[in-house]
Amino acid sequence: MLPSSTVENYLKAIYLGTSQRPDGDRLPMGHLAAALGVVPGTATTMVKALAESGLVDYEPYNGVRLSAAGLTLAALVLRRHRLIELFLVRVMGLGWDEVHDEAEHLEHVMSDRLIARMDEMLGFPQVDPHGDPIPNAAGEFPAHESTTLMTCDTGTPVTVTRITDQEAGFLRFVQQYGLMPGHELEVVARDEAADAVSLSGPDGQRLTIGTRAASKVRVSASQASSRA
Amino acid sequence: MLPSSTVENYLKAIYLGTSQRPDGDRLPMGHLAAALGVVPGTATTMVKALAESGLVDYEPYNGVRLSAAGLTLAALVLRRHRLIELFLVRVMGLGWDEVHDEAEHLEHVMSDRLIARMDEMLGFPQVDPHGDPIPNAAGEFPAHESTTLMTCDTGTPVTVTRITDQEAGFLRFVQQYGLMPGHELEVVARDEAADAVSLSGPDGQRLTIGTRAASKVRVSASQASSRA
DNA sequence: ATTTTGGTTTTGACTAACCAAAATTTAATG
DNA sequence: CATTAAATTTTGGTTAGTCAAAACCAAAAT
Ligand SMILES: [Mn+2]
Ligand SMILES: [Mn+2]
Ligand SMILES: [Mn+2]
Ligand SMILES: [Mn+2]
Repeated sequence: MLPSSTVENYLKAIYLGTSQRPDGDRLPMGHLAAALGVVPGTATTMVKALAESGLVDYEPYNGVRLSAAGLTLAALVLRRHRLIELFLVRVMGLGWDEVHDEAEHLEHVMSDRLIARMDEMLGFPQVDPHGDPIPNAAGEFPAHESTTLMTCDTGTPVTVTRITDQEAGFLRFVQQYGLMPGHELEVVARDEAADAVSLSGPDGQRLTIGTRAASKVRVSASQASSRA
Repeated sequence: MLPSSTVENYLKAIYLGTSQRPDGDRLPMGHLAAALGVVPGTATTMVKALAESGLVDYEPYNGVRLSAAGLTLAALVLRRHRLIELFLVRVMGLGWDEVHDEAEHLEHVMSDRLIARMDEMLGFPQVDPHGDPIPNAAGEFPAHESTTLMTCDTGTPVTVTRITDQEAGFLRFVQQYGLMPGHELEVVARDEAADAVSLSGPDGQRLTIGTRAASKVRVSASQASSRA
């Protein structure tokens, strides 16, 4: 039988949780529970059930990670989520800061037909409004490598590829200062002590943000396109 | 707290069930249960809970009908359902025979914002693809009076306003023979014994259908528009 | 090597929604 | 009026998902 929305939410949270920690590392129950807004005991019980059905690899007191089957399912949920977000922005004209919550619900009820139609209408896009990659219909993730404003080279132009925090307030901040995907900028300096990163936009505009925020902005080396 | 999708489905089924039976009459539990695909005992238990929260008026062994509060909620679900159907047909290009099932799920998870946006994109429509009237955002039904092919005058032109059966096979039949909302036709004769109704389209084409089918096609007197 | 501590697992209990089958009521039939 | 039939309600039991709080484990700190 097909997975409930609860199961889908768990798998997605496990994927997102494990992806932002040292490779191969399992996600602790506490983190998973917090991400899902349930108490730890609930997460433990649920994860044991998921392990029983072969969707996750669970080691008591150590954490959980997705099995191959679980990863495919998570990818398909993420695919739906991200296509929906893009559809809401591009076709329905919603703001990129308000589509995440809508997609959180819609992702569980859209039929394959509908998702395929949206994909088609959008021209088979590779990324969603936040730059998050869209898995294909087979549940495979596209290759994607990039660094953050914390780790990229300083003094060389980079292009924003992705914002890894869906919180509306942060997204509005990003939009206001022109740090959205596609925009070009440069890291001028990083100040360990001040916990800050200084940036300059293509128009020479200066901006200093905290390291917490900086690590949520992913970038890649700009193509030597315009300035030959 | 906001109603679960189960509650929304019950209210909608009670509305639709009572609407197609003698006025003021309550809907028997058996009918409700059948419409929802549950056993009668389940419907009884649920309806008692709904009565407890003031959404329905329930009389044991006699049936159930909506309270004013329940009617408003049902109308809002119907509004979402019908706007979604129209959106799927007009914006996403799905067939009118495949949108009902999609809407059945989507109606429970679309936010007011999204519904309002769809309403706007569609130009604040009055009816859905099947001619079913769309309640307003306050949960009020628009006035609508019409008869069916079983009860309308014979020998005078009528316009199809509504198809009151969402079943895909029937909708395709209707489409194939040009009986969709907006089309003009005329009842030539009704044959009690043969259980049949003869129609002629505007192009003079003849067609005979059963009374069961005929009563699912609602019509109203054609405006004396074209042929002055 | 103990003790503390923070995270994890268990236990017991709850709610929403459902079914199967027994008990009951109403309505129809003889 | 008594009997049967049909529909409805009750009763007892299930599953998914959750929380509160007690019990437990493992790693760190004394
Ligand atoms: Mn979700
Ligand atoms: Mn996104
Ligand atoms: Mn529904
Ligand atoms: Mn409809």
